Amino acid sequence: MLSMEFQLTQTEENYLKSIYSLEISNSKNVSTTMLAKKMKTKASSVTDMIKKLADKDLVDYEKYKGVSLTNLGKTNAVKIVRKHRLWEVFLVNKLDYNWDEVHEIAEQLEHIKSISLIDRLDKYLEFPTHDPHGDPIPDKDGNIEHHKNVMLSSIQIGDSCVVIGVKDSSSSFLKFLDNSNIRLGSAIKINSIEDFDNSMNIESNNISFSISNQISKNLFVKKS
Amino acid sequence: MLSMEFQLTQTEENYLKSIYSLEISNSKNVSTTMLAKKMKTKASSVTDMIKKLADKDLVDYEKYKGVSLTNLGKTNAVKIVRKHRLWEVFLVNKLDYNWDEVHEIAEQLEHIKSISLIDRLDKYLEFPTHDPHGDPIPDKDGNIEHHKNVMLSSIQIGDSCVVIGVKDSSSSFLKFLDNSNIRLGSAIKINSIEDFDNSMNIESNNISFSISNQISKNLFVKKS
DNA sequence: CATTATTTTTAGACAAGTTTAAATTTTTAT
DNA sequence: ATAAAAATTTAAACTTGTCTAAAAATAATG
Ligand SMILES: [Mn+2]
Ligand SMILES: [Mn+2]
Ligand SMILES: [Mn+2]
Ligand SMILES: [Mn+2]
Repeated sequence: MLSMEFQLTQTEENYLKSIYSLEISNSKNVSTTMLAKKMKTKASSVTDMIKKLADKDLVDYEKYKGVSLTNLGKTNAVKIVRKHRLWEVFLVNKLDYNWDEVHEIAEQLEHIKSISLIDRLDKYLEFPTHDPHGDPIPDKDGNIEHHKNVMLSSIQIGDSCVVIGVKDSSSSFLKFLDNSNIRLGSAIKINSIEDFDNSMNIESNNISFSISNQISKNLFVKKS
Repeated sequence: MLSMEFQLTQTEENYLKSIYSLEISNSKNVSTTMLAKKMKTKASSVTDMIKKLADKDLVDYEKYKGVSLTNLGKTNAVKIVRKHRLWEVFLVNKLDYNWDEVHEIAEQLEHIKSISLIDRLDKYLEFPTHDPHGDPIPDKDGNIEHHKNVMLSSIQIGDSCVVIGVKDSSSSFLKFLDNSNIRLGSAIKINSIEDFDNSMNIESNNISFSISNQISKNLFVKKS
């Protein structure tokens, strides 16, 4: 109703997106320090920005108690997530980028302002439901699938599953997966789990090999 | 050889692009006032920015004498022009935008920083030579075709020509052309020219009609 | 509970880009 | 050539987002 069509700066958008993702993984209020680490800035800068976001009714903020997104803030955060993920799909599907190369560029593209652009891109890409890392893409109205986030590390010995996403999207992790021939859709069977370090011996593409707990905790899977 | 890989801000890039286009249409040094009008800012702001660009060796500047791009400045300006025009091609050819809708969006997209992105886009678009408004697209190495810019207003009675570009890219002008069924590639024959106001009676698509001198001065053509 | 340790906020400062108002310089006109 | 007009630059101030250093509040430890 009172959709004041106010413009967000790139920085404000990045803060909202960070708060959004921290809220999802932490459930409780987002602390100044957590945000500072995520935004690679100082706690004092975060405090200043939080006040500004609170003034614009994008976050609820009480001194020393951290922040949480308001409905307005969440709506905006989801819009940016949608843009980010659709641009990633474009870069991988159309421009032949590898999935480990697109994050930085999408980080910039997500801030392009246009009422029509992202929906046209969505159509052009034939309405993809997930980005190259398996993350769900919010629809035009901001609806987003919340997958249960089953980690490979929680799968039992003898069970099989399919890789549906990565938690860590760092280039080094994705390149490791490339080298191990693990990609979205890959079937994995758990042969054994080492008591000492929780490393797993798995079978994928008819090849057996070991992966550390670090690895298995960053792969999202679906039992099959 | 001393390619100092220094980052330009969006604002600096926009200034360079404006200076570049003003240099082309004016030949002599670009004045503070001209730049201020083009950048929709104040002369005092321009003076400040000019000093910064001069410090970075992007422009030659002498107080009260205006600016001109250095080789370094021109190289950078052409890079931004290349990005702008390739993104415009993408928006029109792939996302089905009309040629009057793309300028604002390309104005933002031209600032995306990536070493590989624009060359991949170029390839994806199959190396277009001109943007949707008929402007030449600089190649990877910064080479750019300099068309002679023959205006329709300079064509003689009885002669025929083909529209190859527009000088004014404003939405209102482009929409007028759409309504008159004039587009890039349209053949035009000059039937007569009115002495009083230099309006032209032309024939296009087997239809005869009049256009003002304002219109004919903003259409680039090639004699046929 | 009292005392550290940690987190968070405040205060003051800085860089980028902008504005208005005043001072200079250049150009134009008489 | 002198005076008026126009263009340009300088000065001072404002905004956004950042930082460091110091103060205040909260959390952790004995
Ligand atoms: Mn971003
Ligand atoms: Mn992603
Ligand atoms: Mn621009
Ligand atoms: Mn164009």
